[in-house]
Amino acid sequence: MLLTDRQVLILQVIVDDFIRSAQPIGSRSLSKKEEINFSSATIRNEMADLEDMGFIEKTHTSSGRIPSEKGYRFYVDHLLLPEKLNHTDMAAIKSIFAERIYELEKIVQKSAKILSEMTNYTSIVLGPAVKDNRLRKLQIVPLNKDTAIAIIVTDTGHVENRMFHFPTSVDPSDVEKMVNILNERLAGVPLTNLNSKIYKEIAVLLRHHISSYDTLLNTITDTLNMPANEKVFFGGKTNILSQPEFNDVEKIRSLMNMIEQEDGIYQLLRKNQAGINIKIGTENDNSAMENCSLITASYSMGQEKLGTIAILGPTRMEYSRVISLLQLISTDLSKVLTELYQNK
Amino acid sequence: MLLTDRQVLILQVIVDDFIRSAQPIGSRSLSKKEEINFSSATIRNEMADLEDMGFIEKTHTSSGRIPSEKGYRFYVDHLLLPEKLNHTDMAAIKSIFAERIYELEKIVQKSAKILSEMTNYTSIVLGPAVKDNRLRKLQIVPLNKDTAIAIIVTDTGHVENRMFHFPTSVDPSDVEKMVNILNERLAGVPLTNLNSKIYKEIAVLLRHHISSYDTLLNTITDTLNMPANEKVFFGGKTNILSQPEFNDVEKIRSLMNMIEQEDGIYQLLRKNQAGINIKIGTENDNSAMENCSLITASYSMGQEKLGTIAILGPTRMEYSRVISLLQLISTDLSKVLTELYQNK
DNA sequence: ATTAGCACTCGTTCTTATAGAGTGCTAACA
DNA sequence: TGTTAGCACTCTATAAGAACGAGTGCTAAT
Repeated sequence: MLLTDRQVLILQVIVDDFIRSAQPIGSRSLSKKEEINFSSATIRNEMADLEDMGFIEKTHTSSGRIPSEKGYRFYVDHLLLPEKLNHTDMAAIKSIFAERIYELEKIVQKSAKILSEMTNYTSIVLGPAVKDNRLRKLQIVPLNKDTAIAIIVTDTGHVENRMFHFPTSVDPSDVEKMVNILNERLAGVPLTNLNSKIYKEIAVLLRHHISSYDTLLNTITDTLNMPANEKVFFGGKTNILSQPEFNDVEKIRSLMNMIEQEDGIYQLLRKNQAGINIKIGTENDNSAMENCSLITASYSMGQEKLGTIAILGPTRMEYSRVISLLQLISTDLSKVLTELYQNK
Repeated sequence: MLLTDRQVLILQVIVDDFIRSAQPIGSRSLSKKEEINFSSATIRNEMADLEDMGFIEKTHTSSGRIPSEKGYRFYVDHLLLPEKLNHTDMAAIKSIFAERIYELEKIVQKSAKILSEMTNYTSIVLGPAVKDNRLRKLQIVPLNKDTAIAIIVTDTGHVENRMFHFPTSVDPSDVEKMVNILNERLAGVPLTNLNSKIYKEIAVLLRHHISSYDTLLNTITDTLNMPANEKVFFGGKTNILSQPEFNDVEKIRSLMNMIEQEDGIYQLLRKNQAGINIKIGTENDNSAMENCSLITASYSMGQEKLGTIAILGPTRMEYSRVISLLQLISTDLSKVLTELYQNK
């Protein structure tokens, strides 16, 4: 059941060629390739075997072969040689970090944009998970007598804000006192732990100092309870539409629909491990992704995994190139983020 | 050159029918309509005249007629009776404002979502122009020894933030002093005027109080110089793809491309007057919009125009319904926003 | 084990035929 | 003079058939 060297060679050439041309490959055109020194008849026999084993398939009875998902999987697992990136590519990636950008989100967004331009596929980036950030500062800015804005600044410079109403009975100076106490006690605490920490350790303290602390505290903890899912950024959303496999209106509709529905994308991306992940076609468990592959890479700050950067392309995508790009970009990104936020 | 009553009637029935069916309408099927009491031959004569005048056209020599842009224009200008919205629609719109949402942007986003769901077209909302807001509070939160975040809160509760670096030579207490002075002097000033006001009136004052005020001031004014274009929100981006006129991959591509490129959309929307605007097909001056109409309505806070809410659909869209919806939603939106932010 | 040869299959493209929807024009009618 | 019935004509959509070519699977020879 193992593939012979010759079968592997044929499979490799088929996948490589199909990735380039998007056309089924026949035995005759295969036999003309440089790498291949045996006749088309031999190739036909080998192809029949490869097809029996499920690595390639026909589009109709007398057509040439195209790789199956299993074929791509084998290709990705065993035949992939990391592509040497050329100077233009390297330069493009370096350019992401050339400008001095300080906001984490902006860097991440720019990465997505450049990546999509370089590959002509669609790039997706899962922004840093805010909930793991630590509180730097909480501020309350009153807007009018019963409305105020709570602003949270995290250690990575992320700013979240939410408007809230409070009972007019609350004394403004109480609010100020409360914010001061909270800031003293909560600086450096991860956002996810804020509320539990408030109730466990600080509620008692507050009760001593503040008269109507009950309603106020409830309002504020409600407010702090932010959804704070990772944000999803896209680059080149429509790029994938120019791939020849998407010349069918129905396919475009279902894919675009999925892309627009951020939740689906989020589910698709979040379950990936650290490092490079490759999901081919139905491996994505999503009917709209049947003809698509998703390659993801994680980026991190120091030891901590921050987010995911991904390329969405047709199953017939340039795996080698995309993987090299993602690898480079994710390590660079991690390096820059670590320098920028970690050691200061 | 004026249309006779009968020609108007025929034009109206053609447009109404085509909006429903998306099929060319022939003289015979027209003659069967209730409203129409003359023979198909008569109708053919009238249609020939309407075509000569440019109100309707044929898709090929022996096809039925469809409205031309001029036909739609006449329909919109003279034949449109405002549609009575039914209870379901009214309820859906009211539901936008049912929940207590406080953030302006959220309300606006929810409007876009509901609107697209009700119409099955794509909705676009131009968010409130931040640059016209007035400064409520400026805050600087230091992140580490040479990085800080400037946070601006406006009177409508909008929060803008930007990270910046400053020379390590700057004294932290100077920063604080400066922020205090700026807050005292700049509260209530429209964001667009911040910088000029700083240089005209406050620079002198600052020089007296702060040692290295030069670099610091430059950094801060740079930071305040935010782009602050109106934000663009979408609802149902892919809805329009399910319209039968978009069964062509090339059309989908060009339209999706335009939608993704926020700048184009922004240009399309911003030039509209207050009130309801209707742009049909090529009136939009955009090749991707050839088969689309754009209906916009402005919303405001008190007397001040804040933003635009729009529906993008095929030229064959339900003008009457969409206009009624937009009118209702924009007045409701204006009312709520005015109540929420103006008189407090 | 490999390969040349050949019959066969199927998609693509082009042509031809047919049905149907709709038009424009003419002539008759009220 | 405005309206209508009738008819020839046009064009699309659809189906069916023919020719072509790319490719296969199988057999027999090397």
